Amino acid sequence: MFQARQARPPHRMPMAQTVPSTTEASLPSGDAANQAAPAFSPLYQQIKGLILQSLQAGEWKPGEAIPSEMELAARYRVSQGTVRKAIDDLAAENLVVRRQGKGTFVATHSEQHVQYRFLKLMPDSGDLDSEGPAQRRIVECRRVRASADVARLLALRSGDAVLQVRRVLSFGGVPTILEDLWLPGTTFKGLTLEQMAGYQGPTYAMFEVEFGVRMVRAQEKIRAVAADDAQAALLQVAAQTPLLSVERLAYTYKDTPMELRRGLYRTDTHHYRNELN
Amino acid sequence: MFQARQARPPHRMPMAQTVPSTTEASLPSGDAANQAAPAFSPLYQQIKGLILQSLQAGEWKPGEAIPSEMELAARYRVSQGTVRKAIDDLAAENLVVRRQGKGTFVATHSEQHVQYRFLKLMPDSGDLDSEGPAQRRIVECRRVRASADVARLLALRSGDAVLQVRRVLSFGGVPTILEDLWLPGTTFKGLTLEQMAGYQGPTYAMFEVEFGVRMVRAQEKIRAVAADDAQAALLQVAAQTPLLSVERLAYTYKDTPMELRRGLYRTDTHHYRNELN
DNA sequence: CAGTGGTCTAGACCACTGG
DNA sequence: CAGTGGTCTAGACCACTGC
Repeated sequence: MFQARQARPPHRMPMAQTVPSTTEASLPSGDAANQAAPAFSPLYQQIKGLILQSLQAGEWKPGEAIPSEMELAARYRVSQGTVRKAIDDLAAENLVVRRQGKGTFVATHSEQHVQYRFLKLMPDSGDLDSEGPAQRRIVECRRVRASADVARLLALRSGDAVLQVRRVLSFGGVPTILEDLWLPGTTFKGLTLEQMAGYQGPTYAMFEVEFGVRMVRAQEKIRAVAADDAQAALLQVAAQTPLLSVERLAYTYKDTPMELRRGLYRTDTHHYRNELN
Repeated sequence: MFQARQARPPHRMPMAQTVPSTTEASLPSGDAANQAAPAFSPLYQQIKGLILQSLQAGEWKPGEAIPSEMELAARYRVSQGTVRKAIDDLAAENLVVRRQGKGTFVATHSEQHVQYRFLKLMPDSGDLDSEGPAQRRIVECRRVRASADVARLLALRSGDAVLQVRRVLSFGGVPTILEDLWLPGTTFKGLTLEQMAGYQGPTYAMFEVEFGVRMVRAQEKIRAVAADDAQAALLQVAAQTPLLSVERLAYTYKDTPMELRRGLYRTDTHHYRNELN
């Protein structure tokens, strides 16, 4: 049992979170002059940060259950309600999934009822499921040196090793997406074309299993572009066909960028769907 | 969504308090005759529904404060915590805004720190604020009969009166968005070109003030298209330039569609930004 | 049946806002 | 200063899951 916090006095706690050694804390003595440091956060946010650390450290694997609320409350010496609020936050960010009667589970890109969590392309009629799984054709997979642009976005240095993958995704036999992926070479060392092609299920699920990399959020920049000859050939459309250019930067924990992706989407039979709230 | 489990003794409602000030509490007598809605849902969701009704009925106007949590708890005869959870939900859906020390306010498209809540187009460098407000040029504003497509999306009948507005939005003097709007003729009766052009601030804010219509959420379908001659002229680009086609259906309360909008975005200096979680 | 997350309550105190 | 939302606790009970 690892202890990350000391016994909790009934008054506000500063931001310091480690310091496990001492077990007894000051009793509800008069709160001293603690106004000097304005940096403190609610207890439940500190707990959230601690759980986040464990997630990031891989203490619980994707798909596994994390300890129950009661256990976590005991570990952190807080009430169940405080742990609950921390987990509520994590669940709202899709980092964990709550299942009543069963437990709270580390989110995963596998076995998710929505198979492609980050793919917003939908057929104009029906949904993605109606088309069955996408067919993948890996056009190439090679080790290159990061260009200035790629390096900047992936927080690398120009010239660092990067894995570049080009592939075509087809739905119902129709090539629909042409994608280029750039992955940090050190983290994805050993990634092969066969791995990219052979894995059943979402690519991000493969990343979890093979490389321990969990994509947590992403940001997309979307533009309309005209297909050049090479792109048109791969997507089997006429040159100059308008295509959706989707540049995605995907992040793991701690806002670390881990994948750059540039997709070209055909939008004659599909569309990019977005919900605004 | 309001479906609850069955095959269990209907002993919901631990304290049998279903009612605000106006209605009588009916105990589960078992006959479905006077049960319009089953309503087996947690108390806080029922409270949320009641608050939603008041919002929809206009009991509190956009920008105004709703009663404090204590007041609402008293009104609905529940604890403050239950009201809090209901309001948490509403705040998560951007229907209300909480401000510590001040109160909870009905969300509005005016005076929002993000001026254009639904507009995801961003300049490639900087943000929307750096460009100042958009310049609006209303190309036309006329009363037409709804086509089959428009009628279907707006839940009207073909041939119903619809207001159609075409306009061009420019940023820094550069025409960037060409938009067509379709609005139900009955709700927006009296809408004039001058109103569309003259109002300072977001169009949705004008809808709130002038027509009591509050857009709550929206759904967009995005495609890449080529500009035809007329569109190219209005956007001052070459014909066949790839443009982002953004079809938006905006909803008020109760998932009622209230506006259809089709925008053509230039993406040479701007991009559509989307955050994925 | 025990264990889990989900709901609800009551009360305390904290942080922020404004008169 | 009073009033607001925000945090935290403790305990009770409910609904769901699986053994």
